[in-house]
Amino acid sequence: MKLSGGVEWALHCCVVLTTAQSPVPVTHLAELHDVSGSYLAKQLQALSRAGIVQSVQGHAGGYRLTRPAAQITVLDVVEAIDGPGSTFQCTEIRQRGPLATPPEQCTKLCAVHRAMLRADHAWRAALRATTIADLVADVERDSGPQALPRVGGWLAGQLGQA
Amino acid sequence: MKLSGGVEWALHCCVVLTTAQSPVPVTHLAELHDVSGSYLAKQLQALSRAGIVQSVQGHAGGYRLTRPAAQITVLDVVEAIDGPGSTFQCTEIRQRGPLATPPEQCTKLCAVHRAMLRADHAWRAALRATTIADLVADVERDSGPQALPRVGGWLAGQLGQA
DNA sequence: GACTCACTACTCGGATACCTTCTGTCCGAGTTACTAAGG
DNA sequence: CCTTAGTAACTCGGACAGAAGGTATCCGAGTAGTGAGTC
Repeated sequence: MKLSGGVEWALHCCVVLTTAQSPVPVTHLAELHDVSGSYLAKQLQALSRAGIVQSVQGHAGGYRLTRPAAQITVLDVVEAIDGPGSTFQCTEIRQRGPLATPPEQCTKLCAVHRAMLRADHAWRAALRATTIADLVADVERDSGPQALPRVGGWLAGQLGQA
Repeated sequence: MKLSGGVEWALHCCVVLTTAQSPVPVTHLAELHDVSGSYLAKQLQALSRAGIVQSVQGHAGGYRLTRPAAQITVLDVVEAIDGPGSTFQCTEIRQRGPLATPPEQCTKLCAVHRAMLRADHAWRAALRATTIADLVADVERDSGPQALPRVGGWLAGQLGQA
């Protein structure tokens, strides 16, 4: 039950992308966060497939958010990176073995499955309750209102140098 | 973000163990559920280390619950099998790269970490809210009050044959 | 008949391979901006 | 001076190895019951 490390990278990238006015290439995001650019590209591609970011190809290309940060939930990002599948998959143990429950009696999900599903829903609800805009606001509260514009400026400067 | 399949087995075993009056060996639990005995043994050992079940060695040995089913939460079982670690581990990205936040400013957890932790706590709270006794009650409601005693009788019969 | 001892069968426990998934990397396809030549 | 074709650099995208954790298995250590032998 370990979440992919790419989720952390993707979330930070989404926060950073809110400060950019023009597309940001993966190389800059990787340098800013000091992580592997090749692997970060994989995560951005997943975000692109999920429709969270939009890729712009060619010179001066990169990634930009497709919609306002307030309309992107943390759950969107997690499911984009980690896949939409549930944390628990029931193998229908109750239908196996010498005392198997006959399939016609299995109209409802089994009790274990229901309990795990409740927890899964609680987890997803908590992730859905936070948006990228909330994270941006939190960062501003933590590091001061000038922190994120400073990042935006750095990204713009990198574009100028390139 | 996939939960180990052993969690499902362990939960079903805990439910079944509530019906047994004497220790149940792994081989019988495995045959009842039609799963690999060798691998199920690994899960039971984890439950034993966590203090959820108690092992009885030697002839007529096996596993039994150490406390009433109402005092064993689903979270206990999940953490016993899957480990107590959080689903998300923060690598402190904010302290890396050219615009790194200096460590002395990192008195609080970073915003991303806090959001993921909230979801983790919601998940755990949901798992903690359900006990093995609840699962037993659910199974009785689903499959009728005679289903679990029937399992207990089967286990006793297996002991007699052995 | 009761006790003792050795044996046997059965149990758990940890150490050992295999495989799927995650992590990390590379190179090719496609697009855009720039440059320079020509009208 | 404007247009236009060509070039070059930069970007994403998917295909390719390596590592880690989960899955499955096996064999050894230990214990309780059983039976025979002896007093």
